[in-house]
Amino acid sequence: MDLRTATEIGKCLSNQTRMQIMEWLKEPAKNFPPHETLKHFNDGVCVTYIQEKAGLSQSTISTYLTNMEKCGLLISTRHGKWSYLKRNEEVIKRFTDFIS
Amino acid sequence: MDLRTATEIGKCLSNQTRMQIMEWLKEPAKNFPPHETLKHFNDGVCVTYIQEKAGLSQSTISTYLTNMEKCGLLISTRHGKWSYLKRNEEVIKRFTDFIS
DNA sequence: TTTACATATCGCAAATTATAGATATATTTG
DNA sequence: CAAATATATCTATAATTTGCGATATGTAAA
Repeated sequence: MDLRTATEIGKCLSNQTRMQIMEWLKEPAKNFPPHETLKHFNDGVCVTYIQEKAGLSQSTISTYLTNMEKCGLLISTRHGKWSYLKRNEEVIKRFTDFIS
Repeated sequence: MDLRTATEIGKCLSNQTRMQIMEWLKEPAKNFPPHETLKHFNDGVCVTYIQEKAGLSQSTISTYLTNMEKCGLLISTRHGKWSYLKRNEEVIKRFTDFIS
């Protein structure tokens, strides 16, 4: 991982809501209600659930999640009209290795 | 580590210069000239050397380093008129464990 | 093919952060 | 004690980020 990428990830982790989302996504089943259409959390959690739990506006959370995906922290998968977000453990590992 | 502390550390790592300082401090002898009075890097690197290498003003770097110490990322030790900064590996470990 | 729903993007005002110069404080040295 | 040096703090302005409402886009259902 290079300095620029690591700093972009640092920016995502410089806000309490975003840091909290990273924590919540460690245990989707514990932190979110079950998905009604998809019966699993294999691809993570849908944007709406994250937004409701965070308590910020839809546009704000959408922007957060988009940026977190752009820097590699999250992986986004679309199923129908829903987007699901999960942690990208490989990138997280590269980041923690970089700063350690 | 709690969410608030982790986010404070995230803020320190959200700026390229500060991230770079963390990297430089991994290998003081490789990245900085030897100290003329102190003959070692046991307590890290003096503020002046970090400031010169970063190329920002003395006040800016001093503020950076103070904040990095406050959130636990760095340990500051004074020897005479110089302050030396080194990485706080224990806190860094707690941070990487938190986000992993 | 409308309509409804889920998510993304745009544009803006408010809050926060970045950064520097001036100044203060601490420490050593003459 | 006075001067010199290293670092810290204060104040101010520029730049960035936050977070929202409005609007656009994508997708499925009626």
